[in-house]
Amino acid sequence: MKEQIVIHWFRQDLRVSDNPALSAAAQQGRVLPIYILDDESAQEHSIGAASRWWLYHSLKKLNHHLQGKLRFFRGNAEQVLTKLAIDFQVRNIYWNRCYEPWRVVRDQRIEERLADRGIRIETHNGSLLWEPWQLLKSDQTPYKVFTPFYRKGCLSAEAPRTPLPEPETLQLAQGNFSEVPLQELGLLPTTGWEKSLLPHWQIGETAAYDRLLAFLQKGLEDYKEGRNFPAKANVSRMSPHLHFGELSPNQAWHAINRAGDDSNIEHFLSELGWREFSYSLLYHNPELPKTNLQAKFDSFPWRSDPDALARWQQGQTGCPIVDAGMRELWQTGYIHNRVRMIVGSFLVKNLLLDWRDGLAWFWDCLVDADLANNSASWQWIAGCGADAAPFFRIFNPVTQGQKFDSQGEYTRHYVPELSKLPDKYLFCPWTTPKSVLQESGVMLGENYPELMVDLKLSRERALDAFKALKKAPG
DNA sequence: TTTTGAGTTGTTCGA
DNA sequence: GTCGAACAACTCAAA
Repeated sequence: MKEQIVIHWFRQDLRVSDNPALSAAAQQGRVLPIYILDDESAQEHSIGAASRWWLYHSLKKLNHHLQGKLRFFRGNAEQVLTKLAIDFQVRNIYWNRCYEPWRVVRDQRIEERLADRGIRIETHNGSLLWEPWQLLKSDQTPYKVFTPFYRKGCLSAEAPRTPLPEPETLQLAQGNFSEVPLQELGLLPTTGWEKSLLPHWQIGETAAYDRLLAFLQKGLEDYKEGRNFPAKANVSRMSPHLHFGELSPNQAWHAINRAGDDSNIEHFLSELGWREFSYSLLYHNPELPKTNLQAKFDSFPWRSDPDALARWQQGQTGCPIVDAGMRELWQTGYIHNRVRMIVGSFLVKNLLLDWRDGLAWFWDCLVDADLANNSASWQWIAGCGADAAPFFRIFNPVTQGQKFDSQGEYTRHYVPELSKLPDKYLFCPWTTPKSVLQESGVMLGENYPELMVDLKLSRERALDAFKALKKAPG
């Protein structure tokens, strides 16, 4: 019986420990570990450029961990699996469940088609602490507000599964499976842009666990406060690891939980709760990446202004903290959480551009681009989402900079042309006296842009647009 | 069915 | 400089 080949299909679970489907497969027979790059099924949600770069390195590490026996395929997953199953008389296929709507549809279909051929599919939960269909209100409908979702839904449900060890005996299948080499999946960009990402990240399962340990030692102690300051090292930076499943949320949850019971720990656990909430929203609202959760926003008068969008994307808005964030994104594939809110608020409220434009740019540039988190968060900042920020809550990027980057370390790092400006003026060069600008070597409109939109007026414009919305029928 | 209390992350203004 | 209130009502969750 041990001689039979079973397939473990790696997807968003690029790790060997705490991998429930892989552990189950290992008990069943010789495991053929595969990865399929299925852009055909993903269509408009196919993986963005920065994430592809991450994926390449993550797969490389995983393959190494599996003694080079991970097999790569490209194309329609149903066809790949069907062919493999026939060619090698595979009777059992294992995978950990995914929750993006296009994957749910695809996987369901694969399951049915393969069942018709007598092939057994076994799926496990390797990506979420709780299944989205289990966390329902007493009337059996999904939550729309975070706090009750987390308190009544998550915390009063069964505790998350404790992490599994690596499978004790993992026999890997050998043979010619007509796969393509990793290099030929076309994951790496050809422009050299990715070179700036490299120094900021350690990729793969081992690195992910190291990151968790480093956060436990250095970040957690002052997490609740420190997480707001982009120059501090209090955020976990685990998001890309969690997205690709190099680390499971269970491993994070239990490691953090073991660290004690203070408010920093509670706060971090609730952030994992937000991840669950985003997945629940996406699972129960498959249109979340495209459609306003609050239908009244469907008539919102977003502006169309490609030049303004380009300036935001390039970090050339003339608003220092915004430009710092957008350049951090471009250079590192990541933005600190608070700065994500600042740049998001600026795009949606000050520039009055569609949140979907922001979402698309983030999707391409973030190494942690995640359909659930990205969609839910953009809808939140735009005010059209679940439990969203009230419309009058518009971030003032000057105040935010002064408050959360008061020494200017973060902003000066990413906007070096302003590095000599005194703290007092760093976040508002447009109000800086000419003499100070001159001493600091700043020439507005020449080596740093003029502010592209008046903050006060654009704030009022946004408030008016939101007010008008309420009066609109429907 | 009705009622009640509550709701991630802010800003501005005036005392 | 600091502090509290106003901002605007609405939807959600649960009793």
